[in-house]
Amino acid sequence: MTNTTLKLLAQQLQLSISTVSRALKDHPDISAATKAKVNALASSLDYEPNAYAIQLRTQNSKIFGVIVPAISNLFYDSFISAVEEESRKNGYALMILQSSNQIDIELDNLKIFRQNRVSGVFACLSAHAENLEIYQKMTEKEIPVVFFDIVPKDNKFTKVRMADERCATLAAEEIIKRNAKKVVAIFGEPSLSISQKRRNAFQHFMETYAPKVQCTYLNASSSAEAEELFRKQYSKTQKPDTVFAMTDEVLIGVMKAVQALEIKIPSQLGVIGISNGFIPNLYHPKISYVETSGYELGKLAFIQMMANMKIAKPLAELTVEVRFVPGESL
Amino acid sequence: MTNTTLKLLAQQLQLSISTVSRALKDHPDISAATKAKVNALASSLDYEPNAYAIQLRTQNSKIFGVIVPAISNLFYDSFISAVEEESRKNGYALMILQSSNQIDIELDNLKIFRQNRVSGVFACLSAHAENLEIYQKMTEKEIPVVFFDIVPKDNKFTKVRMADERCATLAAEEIIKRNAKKVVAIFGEPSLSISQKRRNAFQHFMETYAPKVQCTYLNASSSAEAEELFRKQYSKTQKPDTVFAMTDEVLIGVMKAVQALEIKIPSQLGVIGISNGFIPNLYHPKISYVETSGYELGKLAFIQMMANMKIAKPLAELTVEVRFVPGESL
DNA sequence: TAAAAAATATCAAACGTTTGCGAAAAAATT
DNA sequence: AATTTTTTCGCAAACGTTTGATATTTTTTA
Repeated sequence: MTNTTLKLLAQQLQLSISTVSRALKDHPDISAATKAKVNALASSLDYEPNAYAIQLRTQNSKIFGVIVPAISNLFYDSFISAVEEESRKNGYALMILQSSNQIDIELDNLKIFRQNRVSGVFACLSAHAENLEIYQKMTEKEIPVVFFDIVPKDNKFTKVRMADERCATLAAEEIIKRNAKKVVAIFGEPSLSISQKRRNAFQHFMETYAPKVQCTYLNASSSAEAEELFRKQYSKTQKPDTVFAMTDEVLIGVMKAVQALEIKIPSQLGVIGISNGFIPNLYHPKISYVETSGYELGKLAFIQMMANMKIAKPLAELTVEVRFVPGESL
Repeated sequence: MTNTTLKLLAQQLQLSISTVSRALKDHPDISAATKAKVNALASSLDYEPNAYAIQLRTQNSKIFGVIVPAISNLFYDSFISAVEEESRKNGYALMILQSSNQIDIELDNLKIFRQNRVSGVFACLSAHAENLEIYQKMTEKEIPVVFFDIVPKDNKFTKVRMADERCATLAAEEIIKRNAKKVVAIFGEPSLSISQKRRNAFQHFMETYAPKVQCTYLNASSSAEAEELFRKQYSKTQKPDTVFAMTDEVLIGVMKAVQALEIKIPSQLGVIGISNGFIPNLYHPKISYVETSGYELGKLAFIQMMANMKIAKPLAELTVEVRFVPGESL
C-alpha cells in the first residue's frame, strides 16, 4: 500500500496541491471551508507529511545526531535521555549512533550524520580520537557540534562537561574534613584528559590544604584493575583509612575488594566516589559521592545546541555544577 | 557554506549530472578515466550524497525506528546496542525514541517514525498500552514492526522475547539441585504479565519436583520494597536458606539487606537471580543468575526484522534461549 | 454600477537524486 | 570504406513538498 501524498489529496478534492498544502498548515489565504474539507480527508487517509520531501525542500532536517562511545553506559544513557526529552519538546528527533570507542566507526557514523543532513551533532569523543578535522569540517558546513563529557582540548569547539576539577576538589574537601590520615585515590584511564584534570586538581588540593595526609595516587583503566590495585594497597601493613574512586568503574572494583576482604565501612575504611548516584546506592551502607548528573549535562548541551543554531558562534566551554551527596560511607 | 551536490560536481567537470551520479557508484557505462576524475573532485569537495533526496527518489529510508520505555535501562540499552550494531553493518541507521511509559508520547513518536518513512520499527510497548491499532496500521502500510520484551498478546504481530517461563524453571532447577530447604522467591510488579508468567512457572515447577521444599512467594514493585520484604523474612526464627530474585531491581533490594545484616553468601544464604549479568557481577561473591541477554534479543529482533522486510509475513513469536550462569552465591 | 480591494486558489520552479531511454563517439567487423 | 557493435555519456522525468508570483472570484467602496 502506498503512502498518502498531497497530490492524492488534491486529486480527490479537486484542488491544487498548493492549496492542500496551505490548508493543512492553516495558511490565512485558504478559506475555513476548504481547510475543513482538506483536514477531514487528510486524517481519514492517515496523511503524514513526508519528512524527506520537506527536508529536501526546506533544507532543514529537524534531526540531531548523537554519538557516544557506548549506549550501554550508566552515564551516557541519562545524558541521552535528557537530550531526547528536550529535542522532542522542540520538534526534533534523535539519531543515536555508538562509536564503540573505535575511530573508524566514529567516522562512519559521522558520515551517516552528514548524509542525513542532521541539524546538529552531540558528540562524545571516543577514547583515542585525535581526528578532529572532520568535526572542524562539520562546523564549517554549518552543522553545529556540541561536545560533551570527553571533549577536545582545542577551544574553537563548543563543549559542555562536568566541572571536573571541582568534582575532585569537592571530594578532597570532604576527605580532609573527616580527618583522613592515609588515603588511596584511584583515577581512571590515564590517557584521558578527564583523568588527568581530576587527578591534578585532587592532588594539588590535598597538597595545599592537607600536606600531612599520606596520599597514594593510582590509575586504573578497568574495574578489575582497580580491584587489584586496591587489594594490593590494603595488604600493606599500614592500611589506608580512606579510598577515593574517580569513576563508577573504579568504585565497582574497589567495592568488590571491600566485600571480599570483609572490610567494614565506614569504621575501617571511608569510601567516596564520583558518580551519577546509581552505583553508590547499590551498596549498604550507601557510598558518599560527588554527583555528576548526565541528565543535567544533557539539558545544558541542548541549550548550547540551540544557541549555536541561532547565534553566529557562541563558542564556549560550559560546565555543570556538582554537589556532594552524603551517604554513610565516610 | 553550502553542501556539495551532484550538480556542482557536474558543472565543474563539464559533465552531466547523470554521468557524475553513475561514476560515483561505479556504473559500468562510465569509463575509468571519468570515474577517476569524478571521484577525485568529489572527495576533495567532501561530497556526501543527500540522504533525503535519495530516499525521496528511491522510497527507501534505510532508517529503523526504535521505541523503548526508557533508554536509561540496563536491559534496553544492551538491546539497543545489539540492534545498532547489526543495523550499521547492514547500512541502516537508527532513530531511537523513548516513550517514558506514556501513551501520548508513544503515539507522538510513532508519528515521527511515519513522517520519516522508517523502514521498520522495533517496539517495546509502554506499560499500559492497549492502543495497538496504530501498529496495525503501520504493518498495513508495509512498515514492519517487531515487538520485543513487552509484547502484545495478539498473535498477528511479530515478536521476540525472553523465554520467561524457562528462566524461572531454570532457576528453580538450580535451587533444587542445591538442596534448599526454605526458599524465598521475590517477583516483580504483580500486574505485569511477565511477573505472572515467571511466578506461575516457578511455583509450578517447585511444587511438582520438590514438594517438600518450603517456599514463600512474594511480589515487590521496587528495590526498597524487596529489601523490606526480605528483611521481614529473614527476621523470622526459621530463616530462609535461599532467595530467588526475579529481576535486578529485586536483587538490588535483597543485596542491600544482605549487606546490612552481614549475611554470609553462600554459607548462610544462597542467592540466585534473573539478569543480564551486570548487577550480579557487582558483588562479591558473584551472584549466580539465569542470563537474559538484551544483546541476544537484539540480534534476534534484527533477524526477524530483515525476514519481515523480505518475505511476505513471517509472523511469529520467537524467544531467545536462556542459560544459567554460575557465580559463587549458590 | 463600475472600479478598487480583499479573499481565495492555482502555477510553476526548486530541493538533489536515480534511472530508462536515446544519442554520439569510438572501436570492431565486414 | 561502409556498416555494425560497443563504449561512453546526456536528456528528462519523477519522488513530495514549499512558496513567490499570478490568476480568479468575491466583496467592498464610491
